[in-house]
Amino acid sequence: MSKVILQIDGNNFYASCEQMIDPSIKGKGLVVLSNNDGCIIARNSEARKMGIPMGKPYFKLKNKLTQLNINVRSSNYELYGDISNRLMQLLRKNCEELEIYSIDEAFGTIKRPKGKCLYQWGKDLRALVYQNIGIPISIGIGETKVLSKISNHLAKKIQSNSGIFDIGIIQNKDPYLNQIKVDKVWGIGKRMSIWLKSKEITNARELRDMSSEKIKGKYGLVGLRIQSELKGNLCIPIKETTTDRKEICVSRSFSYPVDNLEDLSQAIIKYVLIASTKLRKYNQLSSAITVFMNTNTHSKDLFRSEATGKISVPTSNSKIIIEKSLSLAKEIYKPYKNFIKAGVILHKLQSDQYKQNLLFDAQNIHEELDTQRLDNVIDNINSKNGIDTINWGSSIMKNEWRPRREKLSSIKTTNMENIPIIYAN
DNA sequence: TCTGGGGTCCTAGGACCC
DNA sequence: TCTGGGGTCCTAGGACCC
Repeated sequence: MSKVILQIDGNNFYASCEQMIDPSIKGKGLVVLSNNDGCIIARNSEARKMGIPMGKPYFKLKNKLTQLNINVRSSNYELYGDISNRLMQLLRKNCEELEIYSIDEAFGTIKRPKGKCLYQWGKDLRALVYQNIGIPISIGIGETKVLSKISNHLAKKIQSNSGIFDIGIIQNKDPYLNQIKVDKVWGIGKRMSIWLKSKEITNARELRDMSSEKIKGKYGLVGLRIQSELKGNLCIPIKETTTDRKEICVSRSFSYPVDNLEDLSQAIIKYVLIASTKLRKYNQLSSAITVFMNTNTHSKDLFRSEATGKISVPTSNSKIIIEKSLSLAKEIYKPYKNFIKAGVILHKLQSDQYKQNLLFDAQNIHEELDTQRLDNVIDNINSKNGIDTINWGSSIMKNEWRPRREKLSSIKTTNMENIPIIYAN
């Protein structure tokens, strides 16, 4: 028995979630838009076949989508998050270890009985997920994360694989690695692939076989690790714990440019509240915050401004973080600029189990206990009744520039009001 | 008119220490 | 006049990921 790495992801995840709650759109073209209805970030296979590209601005394709009768949805992260949780729970039951890598993707491990292909095992898991969650998945199996990613790619690419591929059982991987373009290898991005191509390395096999010295000289450990994983040596371990995140970032584009500090401050407060709620959910504290704002990034006179401030005692308290962030916002704000985006980042996160207070600061501790209670009450009410049931008065966003979500589906899995009604005769 | 958002890891370089 | 060198910690920025 040897350990193998699995890489499992939901096919066209956001589009599949939308189709699952609204079966009437099945078989027809569908795209899902990013926040603010900006870009196309997911599409089903029908839309792909009709030539709709990923990542392109919605406004440029709006007419084409109408002509082709393709359904459009604003992104509904509450829905996708809920489906994701169900998926991960089911996967956890069926793997030995599980690392949740993103909303629609996980790495897992299982043991391989000596010499046995795991295709059938994958097929059974895929059927189980479809039956219980209603979402199609793909499964790649290999010796390392990089190889299991390639395996998943092949699972999707070769129709007859039906969404499952086990490259780990194959002795001579060359014919498969030859098919994988170098920029499709996990960890090789735009910059690295340009350099690799200049060295005449165009596919995964050539990357595996190139001089290690060369790649180390240019990209150090990072490059070396990718190459070693391609050779079958496990270098990037499975990380099961996911709660100890290192930073939390919340940012949004506005639907209209904002040029005054008052509106910007309201947005910042809103973002801090989202971020600090997350912080408390993960039982973490932060001791540094960055506030940033920028004008249109596609314009020649882009203006971007940011500042970071420290918080003397690590905290998860909304009020303290709001106060700090507002003073930072005031510092970096410039009049006569049309800001289209702002955000906050909480850094230096630590577990709240090891909290240290300043010495001789009893007054402060009492005040903080009070505000902590307030945070907890707000969190509880909002988690039961939906985000924004109760919130800080100053965070109410003016409707004019609140991000657009014009094509939002309902949240049929998490909100009682949206539960579908079925009439029986 | 309209172009997303949230993360991680690594490295180089500065500050500081002995 | 001479002006080391190694270690650690922190930060900003690059590159990449979904």
